[in-house]
Amino acid sequence: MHLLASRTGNGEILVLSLDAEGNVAGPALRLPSHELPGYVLGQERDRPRWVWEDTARIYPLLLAAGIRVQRAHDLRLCHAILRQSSLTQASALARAEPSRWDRAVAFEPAASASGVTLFDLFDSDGDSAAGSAAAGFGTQAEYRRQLDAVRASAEPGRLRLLLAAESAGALIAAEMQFAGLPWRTDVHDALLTRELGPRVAPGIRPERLENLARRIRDAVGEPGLNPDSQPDLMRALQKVGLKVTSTRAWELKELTHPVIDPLLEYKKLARLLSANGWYWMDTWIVDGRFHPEYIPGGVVTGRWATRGGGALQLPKQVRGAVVADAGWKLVVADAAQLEPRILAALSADTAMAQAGRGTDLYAGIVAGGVVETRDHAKVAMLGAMYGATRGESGRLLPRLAKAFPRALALTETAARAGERGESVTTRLGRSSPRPGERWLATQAKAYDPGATDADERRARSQARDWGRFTRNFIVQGSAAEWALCWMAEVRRELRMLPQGAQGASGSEFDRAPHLVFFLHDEVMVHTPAALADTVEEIIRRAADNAGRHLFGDFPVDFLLTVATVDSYAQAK
DNA sequence: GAGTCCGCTCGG
DNA sequence: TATACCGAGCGGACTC
Repeated sequence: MHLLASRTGNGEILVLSLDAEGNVAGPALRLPSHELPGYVLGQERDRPRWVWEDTARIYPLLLAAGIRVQRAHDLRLCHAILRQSSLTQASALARAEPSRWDRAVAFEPAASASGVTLFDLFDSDGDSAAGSAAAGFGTQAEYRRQLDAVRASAEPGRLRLLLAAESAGALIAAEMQFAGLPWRTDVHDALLTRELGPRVAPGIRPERLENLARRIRDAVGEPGLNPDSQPDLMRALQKVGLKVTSTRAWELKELTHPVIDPLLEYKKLARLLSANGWYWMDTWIVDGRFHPEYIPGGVVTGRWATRGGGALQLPKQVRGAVVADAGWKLVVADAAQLEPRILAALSADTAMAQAGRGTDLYAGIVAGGVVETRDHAKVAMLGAMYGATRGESGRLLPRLAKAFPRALALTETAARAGERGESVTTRLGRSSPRPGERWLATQAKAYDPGATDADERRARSQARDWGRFTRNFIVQGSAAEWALCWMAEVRRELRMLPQGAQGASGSEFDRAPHLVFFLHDEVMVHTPAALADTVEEIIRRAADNAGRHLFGDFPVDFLLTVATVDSYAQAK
């Protein structure tokens, strides 16, 4: 059963019951918006799939009302996929003129804080006036277009899985933001004080940072130097005879001079203060939880982006502040060498899959005699997936290509397609964007009779850049699909635990295991300690299932590193 | 003063 | 012992 919820012209929510083709299969229901949460809760027993315009706008208000839904279809996210996918290019959806479904939606964060009601967040579209979906841009019309596009595609099964996973991701994103990552400000504050010195007002250097700044100024003989000014620092270093081309830490590390040690230490601590210092803590930690905004589909490849608090870059330095509640545990799992395994499966390279069977894939490559050290195996693999040509990685590539011809052929083919300006497509059907007008113009110019050498060089270099992008796109994008399927399975199974059932007292997030963090190939579940073992099993089973969903019987392992810990710092 | 770009460092 | 892919976000410098 599919229930499509949209806004009517007269202040109500319209709920349509639809069949698998998107046709109306029951009487329409009109509800005042304040009655929607109760209605949704009542319907959840039948596990409907809610069809709505934008999970990120709607779901937070249901969550705030204590309601979780099991399944959804996010029309905005799914439209973006189908619009672009090479598998649906013949569909009416892909051929239509741009409409409101193609607009990037700038949704309001913290809607609940400003008295926004559910009604405001649903789309108003003409579906209510019978037949005036004639405009064709209503939610039901859009849903039917999406179903049609999938049904007529070459790979309906894969696309259905992708759309379901993307939509489940949107639910998870909203739930994780709502629940938050457990964060101990007292631990964080102690850590900052130990590293930087006692807390000071914003704009003032903490004691240890100020001491280091003084040592830097002394060492270069410039009492007024501001070590935060890159140009000034650069000049000062050159004045004392250091031939640097930048002030990056790795370049400074190579040098010997009294200024280097304090400068490297200064950079490390200045970064800690500016990125995750007290100001960050005050801004982002609310009632012991970090609530970053996750943005599913926010990266072209299908990875998630985030906004606020830098959730994609939580430094290892501060992970000690992520601590489970008393009586609870954190189960942290990451997929080991995910992208090479994805590449092996995508290309059906059985030799490469074999190298990772039951073991660290890089170690397996060494064991197979392809290269001498794990580091070499890793550098060579990354080079194959990212398109390295020079250096160590470039030198090792031929050996990799000899051992794993199918895998390397796949990345090469993807790169060549990109160089020609073509798009490439992931396992489940997400396609890369086409290069823009300027790219095409630059290529065209190189073929012009009057083209100069510089024109040709520019065109070649730009083509290779785009080739590296498409080369990486299919691997990174397919890995993102695997991770979405993995996480969706984890969520589904967690909710089937008795403690996950709705209706008991208190918020589900206060009594049952739930996802609290996700980062490309890593998930974290906050769970009552007694259930930690069960959660681990669920996470492992979900990884196996995700592999089967994407790659069927192809014999590739998706190995996990799983740790049940009190603090994130103890994982890995 | 607001907006934008650069350089840098963090994450995968 | 950098290089190649995808990001977020900061402080400073620069532009209008």
